[in-house]
Amino acid sequence: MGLSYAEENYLKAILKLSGSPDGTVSTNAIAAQLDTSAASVTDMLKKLSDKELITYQRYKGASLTEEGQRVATMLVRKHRLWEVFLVQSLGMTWDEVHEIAEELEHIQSDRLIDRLDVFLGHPKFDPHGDPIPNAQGKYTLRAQFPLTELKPGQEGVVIGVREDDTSFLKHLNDKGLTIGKSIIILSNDEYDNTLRVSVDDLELNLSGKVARSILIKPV
Amino acid sequence: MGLSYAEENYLKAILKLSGSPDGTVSTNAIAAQLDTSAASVTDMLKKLSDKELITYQRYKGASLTEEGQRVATMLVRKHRLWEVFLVQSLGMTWDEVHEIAEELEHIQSDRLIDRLDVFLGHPKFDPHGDPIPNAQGKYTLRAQFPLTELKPGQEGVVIGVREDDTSFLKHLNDKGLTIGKSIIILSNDEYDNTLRVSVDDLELNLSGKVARSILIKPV
DNA sequence: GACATCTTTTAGGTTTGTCTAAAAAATATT
DNA sequence: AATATTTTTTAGACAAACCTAAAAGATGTC
Repeated sequence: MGLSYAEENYLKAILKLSGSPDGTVSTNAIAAQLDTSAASVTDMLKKLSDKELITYQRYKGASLTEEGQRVATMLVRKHRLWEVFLVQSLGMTWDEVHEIAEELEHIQSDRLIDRLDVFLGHPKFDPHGDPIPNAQGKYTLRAQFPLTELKPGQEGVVIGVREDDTSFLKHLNDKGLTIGKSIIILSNDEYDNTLRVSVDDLELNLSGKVARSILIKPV
Repeated sequence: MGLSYAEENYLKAILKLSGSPDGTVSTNAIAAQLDTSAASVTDMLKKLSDKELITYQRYKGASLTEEGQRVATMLVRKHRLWEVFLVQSLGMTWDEVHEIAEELEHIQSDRLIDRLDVFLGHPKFDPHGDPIPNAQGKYTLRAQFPLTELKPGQEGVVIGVREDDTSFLKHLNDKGLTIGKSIIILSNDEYDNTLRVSVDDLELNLSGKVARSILIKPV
């Protein structure tokens, strides 16, 4: 009945990589995502296919079945609820919670997750601004766009990020850029592709790469 | 550096079985505790010995080294802190938390455990009345004795149990016997070895076996 | 359409943790 | 002390999840 950590991680990777709901994902893409060899991926795809969690044909890539999608979405739900707990209850920072949640998401107990959800007050978004699926797998999207869309003089509030890379989040944290902070664009250097912005009355520079990964909503 | 779940479970089993601090534990005892074969235990004892977490000689049993004892004690700390969280914060009952904590105790992050300890207010005892080691591995014992020591007319308060078997805890729960409840001994049938007691103005019978596993302190 | 390249799979091997069956050591019995 | 019994270890195998190297299939280029 229960799946191994490895099986669960493959399902999560496939969900993450399949942009469209039933998009198929290549062996190499999964190998890159999980930092493993293509040969190992092929082995696992066969196993998940036998368990009817994915549909898979040799040389044709894989896609989640309905059941696989359900399992993967519940993993995302668990991951994000634990992240909220770590930040909101334990006072950890958003750059240090991802790896811990990566372990916590594998704890097996539906009842635990339901209680945690209640305890946290049914949060709809995690500390990175990503939506948390409910027990039925449904989640709310929200209007958000990258910081680079704003023009000089305009203002936005940080509601999330596009990556969960620890060093990236730590970088933002060090600059004082966290969820809820208000950012005003001062200038936009088209030539070297950097932004000068104001946060908490402090001015700082952001590279285009970083700015593109910061998600905001208009004020 | 990090240990596998299996290695950690062996260390915990050895700690649990070594009554005296440096008591040695037999291969069969560990096999019974972990519900595995003696051959598997022998394999693992060799590995843990190579890692200098236990001292082990063929046919002579095993005992924890100082480092092994430290690791095992921290696992107990993690297990019991998580149990407090599950009961106190999430409102779960003491009979359902053991198995979940058995998984949670393996999550790797000292910082997480320190924050959890702070969040819970540095609890000294878990929901079953067992002491929680602090970050240095020290813990407080407390005056406690089995319910069977009380004589008719005497009163005691439940502060723990001697087993963590789920069905046993569920049984107590169903009878309304939880931590903090006050029990008065009404009579003691020496012949068939049962007690008649009063809890919350309700009378009930307890077998000698059950009564021996309930730990109380005098009022 | 033939050749080169990239992707994916197969084949064979490793490690971890488990198992059963058989051998060896320790302990108990008479 | 010799024998029987129990405990523990060794030997050999297996499943899960991974690896490298080689083969097979798909794709791109001229």
